[in-house]
Amino acid sequence: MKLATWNVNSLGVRLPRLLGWLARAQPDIVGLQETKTEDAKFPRAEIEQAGYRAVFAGQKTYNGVALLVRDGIGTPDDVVTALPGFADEQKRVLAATVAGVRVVDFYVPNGQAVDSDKYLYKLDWCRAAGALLAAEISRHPALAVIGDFNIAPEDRDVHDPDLWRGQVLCSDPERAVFREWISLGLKDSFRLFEQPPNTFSWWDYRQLAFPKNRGLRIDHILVGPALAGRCVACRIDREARKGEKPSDHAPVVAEFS
DNA sequence: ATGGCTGCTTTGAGCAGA
Repeated sequence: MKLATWNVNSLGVRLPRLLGWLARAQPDIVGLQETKTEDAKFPRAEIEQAGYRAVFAGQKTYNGVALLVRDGIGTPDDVVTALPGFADEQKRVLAATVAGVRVVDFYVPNGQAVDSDKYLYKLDWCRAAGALLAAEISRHPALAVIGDFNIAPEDRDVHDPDLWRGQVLCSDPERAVFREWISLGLKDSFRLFEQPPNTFSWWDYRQLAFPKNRGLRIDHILVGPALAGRCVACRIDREARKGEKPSDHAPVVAEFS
């Protein structure tokens, strides 16, 4: 089974690229973030034509998440589209059970800057998200938490750690959140394997950040105990960041036996 | 390669992303 996450930065703009990538990479389950598409305008027909069933929770302009499930894999069940007890207009959560795997797809708030209201919102959101994860893992050992976490967990996930130190995406409270989620019994699937140094999942559109590989690793696939033992690979598909009209994020793909 | 981001919005300057 292949499980993937990709912040597409607008499904409207990225749909052709997404369809091409699905055909090439053949993932079984894909979590998308930043679809920026309200549900009534979700391109369900195109996705189904490509051989995937979709569930989604979107809104106009910002945010929006979706789960794509390849035909024959299973039916998304027990769908959740919000954090319990956390009133929020922003569509950032989509959980579903597929083929015995509980998949939680997050678009964690960006936080903008550590002295901003958006950063406080990010930390509040993460507290509520952590409570959801604690409940989910107690019910589902085969839990996968995937998405754009907007957190670079360690200095080795940052092209220039000194430049980014204490900044949003790298600040100590954000990294503490990541460790708390790990401490629930999750593994960072990317770190289960030897990886090339300076492997990132996001590069700024500006200042030639991608060709210079000035990126961050902020997109993740965390796996519970029942999946960690079956995980045989995790990689970031850098190729998908190349060419015309790329997303600023690359997909992350984990494989399971 | 002497450049300098992209996508969205009550279409156009401003916001947001990270």
